[in-house]
Amino acid sequence: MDAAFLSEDDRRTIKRSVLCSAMGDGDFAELLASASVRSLKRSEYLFEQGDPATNLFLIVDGWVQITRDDRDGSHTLIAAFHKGDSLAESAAFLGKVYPASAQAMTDLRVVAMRASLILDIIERDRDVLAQTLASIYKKMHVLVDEIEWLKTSTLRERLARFLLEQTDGTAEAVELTLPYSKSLIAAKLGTSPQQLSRTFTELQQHGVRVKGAVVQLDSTATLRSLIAKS
Amino acid sequence: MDAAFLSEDDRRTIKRSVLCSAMGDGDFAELLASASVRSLKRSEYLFEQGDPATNLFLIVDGWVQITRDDRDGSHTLIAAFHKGDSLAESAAFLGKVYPASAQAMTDLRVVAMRASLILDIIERDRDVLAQTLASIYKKMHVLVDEIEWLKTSTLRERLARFLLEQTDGTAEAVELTLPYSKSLIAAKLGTSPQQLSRTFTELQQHGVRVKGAVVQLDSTATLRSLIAKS
DNA sequence: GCCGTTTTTTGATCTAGAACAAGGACCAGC
DNA sequence: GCTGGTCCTTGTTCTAGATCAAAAAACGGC
Repeated sequence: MDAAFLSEDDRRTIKRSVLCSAMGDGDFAELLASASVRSLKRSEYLFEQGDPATNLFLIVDGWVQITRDDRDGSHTLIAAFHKGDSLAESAAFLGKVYPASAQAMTDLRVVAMRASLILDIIERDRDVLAQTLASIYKKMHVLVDEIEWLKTSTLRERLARFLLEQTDGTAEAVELTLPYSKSLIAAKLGTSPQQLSRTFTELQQHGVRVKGAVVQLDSTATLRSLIAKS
Repeated sequence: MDAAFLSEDDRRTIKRSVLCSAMGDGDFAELLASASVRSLKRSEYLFEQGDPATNLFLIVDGWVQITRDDRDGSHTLIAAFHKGDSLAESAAFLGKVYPASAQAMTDLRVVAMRASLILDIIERDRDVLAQTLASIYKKMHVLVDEIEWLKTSTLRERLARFLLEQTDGTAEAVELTLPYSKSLIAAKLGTSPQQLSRTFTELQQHGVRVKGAVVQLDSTATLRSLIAKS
């Protein structure tokens, strides 16, 4: 887990996050100055259940899985996060311990920010406070809409959407590497590995070629049209 | 829409809400002192799309539906809220206009709180700020879990849960009146009226008797056992 | 390269719920 | 009381996806 630097693009990702979007440029620079960038190899732990929580994290690139380690030694997958998501907010704001572990599922870059500094910045400017609260609530509504969509969408649609999320949305034909095993993707999409496999086969008709963990999308536009509804 | 007073129980409901749970007793008393209680009859509007948003609302009793009024005159149901939920947070914190309308689906009591006063209270005490942020994030995780549960549960489970939500969770046998039309309940549960009707029939085996909008639950424990999973 | 383990794919069957259709109940106005 | 509208229920058919089972790839260690 070594230090690294931030590209201009990374900064934009961070600035767009819920907690930073309300800050002015000065505040944001101050926050970044004291933040540290961490690079992790796949399967390293970012933090473990029970560690004291002083930092919260923002993912710049890669995937993180959150698991709860039960007393009986089994690990339960709680959630998976990627680029632009933040982690461990409530534990960090309260200064408690992390209630679950976070492990890199891919090579990973995150920014670690001191929760106390974020609180300082928010506290000293009423506009920042108002906008931060507003943007968290907005995020909440977006999340609800999103998951609501999951309820009514078919597996084909969900998979198409998942694949599109892995691209940066510009190119028409893309080759990408799946961020983690197909069984996990199945879990994330709320289905079984079998069903996922069938659905990949089905998507071949729409220009999706799969070879191991490498997926070729011939036409992102076609995929997008599979989703467009609501 | 006339003024009314708050019972001890109402106060508890409010205090447990996300935005108030972090406050000290003094702050909470101050907030309540300036808050107004509004009673609405079924189908009255609490606010309408486009009204300037200075207040946010906390439901003390009853149901509210949020609808977006499209330019073509149609109303789209966005969400439905009940006891303990708060409404219109982001619009109020930003001092914008309400982006949708809120209408009472039942006789309704809400508390209207000035967003600016809430900001004052949060701003002047760092602990309140930290705990408020933490509790909003916690709420977000709960919400996500809940909706995630919806994805994997059957309609029978969802309906059982919905019925239990209408009770106060104490008595074993209850008679309740459905808060709104069955078609709307169907929509809220993510299904069609037909399917809902069948499922009600199916639940007769588990001590649920339906007569119009009146439902008798013979055994809440039985219903609870239908849900218990995960 | 070979072997055991894990992951993925394919096959076949079964079920919840969607979709289409039509009958019945309730209500308001006349 | 009759009549037209709305809401609810019942009947039937059809499909996405779950589930059980097993073959086939991929992977890590030696």
